[in-house]
Amino acid sequence: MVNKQTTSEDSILLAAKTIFSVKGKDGASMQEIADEAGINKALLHYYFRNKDLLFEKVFFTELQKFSPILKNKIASDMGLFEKIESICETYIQMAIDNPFVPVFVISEINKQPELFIHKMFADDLPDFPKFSKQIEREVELGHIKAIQPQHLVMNILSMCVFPFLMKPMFLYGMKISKEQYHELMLQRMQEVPKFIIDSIKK
Amino acid sequence: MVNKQTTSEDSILLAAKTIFSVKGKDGASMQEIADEAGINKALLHYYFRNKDLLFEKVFFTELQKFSPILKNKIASDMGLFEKIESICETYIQMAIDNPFVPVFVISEINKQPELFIHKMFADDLPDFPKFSKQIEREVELGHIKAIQPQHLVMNILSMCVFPFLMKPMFLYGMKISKEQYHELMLQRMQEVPKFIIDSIKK
DNA sequence: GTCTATAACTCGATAGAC
DNA sequence: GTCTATCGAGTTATAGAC
Repeated sequence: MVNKQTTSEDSILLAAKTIFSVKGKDGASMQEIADEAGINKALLHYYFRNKDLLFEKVFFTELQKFSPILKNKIASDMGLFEKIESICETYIQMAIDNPFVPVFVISEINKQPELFIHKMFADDLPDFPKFSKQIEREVELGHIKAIQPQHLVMNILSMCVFPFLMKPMFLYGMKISKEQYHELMLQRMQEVPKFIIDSIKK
Repeated sequence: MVNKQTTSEDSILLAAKTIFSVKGKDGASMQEIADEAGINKALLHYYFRNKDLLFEKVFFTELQKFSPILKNKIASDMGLFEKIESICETYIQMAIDNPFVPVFVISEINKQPELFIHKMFADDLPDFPKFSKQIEREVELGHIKAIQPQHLVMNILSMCVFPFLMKPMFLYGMKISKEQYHELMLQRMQEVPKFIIDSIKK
């Protein structure tokens, strides 16, 4: 039997995700989360013991869904252009579905790098060296223009993720609505790989 | 007479900049900052009255140095390619000189967007519509490939700033030293505009 | 499992001596 | 200007009834 009702535990996790994503771990209070979840503060401790554990539960379970998908894409045997398209699509779709994750990752990674990386990937890092080798090979074969793999990788990730980090700024600076912004992000699933491939192809 | 000695006020500002940049406003404590500055907690309040004012002092004085420079670049009458080169160089140099600023901006902008933007630019926003018009004109004239200005602007900012946000991740993922990383960032002052121009030129 | 009540604690802020 | 000592608000966390 699957229980379709929302349990207290579920509403806590959802509420915590919402509050943490807006205010960050330090900015959020347990009281707020309890209110948002429509339950009592003491229940938070009953289910998750303390704030740190609640935070980790919410955050890393979300992240660990992504990590294997991405790892597979990066290490796959796809051709370079196809792989770039696939990586961009995955990253952008993830960010659309979980707009809070990028901000989370950036702030946490700059506080406790080793701890964060360890918890996110659980010692199972994406195989960037393999991807780098693939890029170098394409350059040597003369299929694409000369570029250092590090720069290409940075460029790919940057254009996929950064617009989500700067969303409030872009909304304000470009004078567009949230709907128009969302539309732009959908476009970027095609636009970003196109922009990259236009740059490196001969 | 110029006083070459480091005053308490100076050491507080430096310490605050360091601590705030790593832990954020909420994560940092006044005690930590006092310790880092080698002075007493009460002195922080003597000089800056409270935590919010200290934070604003450190952060916005730093930011307001940049804002007019950037504004001028974006609204200038330079040709498009030249302007892109100039914007990238400015952004990347800023980030190299103040590696803590990007992380700051991202976390604060996602907490209190309107307040932040207002304090950063003091109602004197960069003229993005003008820059957008310039891009549209170049497309119409057939000088560059068709691209929406919003995407091009996002791409420029992304590739300049994002690598600084992900520094700890890149260091770990690419297995490089801090010196090598710094070298990569210096390269990007040429590499990023080159990458962009390669993509949009016909 | 869920609640109320409260203990224990952290941290920003102030008072007051020097 | 600088310090020690301490207050008081806000928050995490627990005890204990139901």
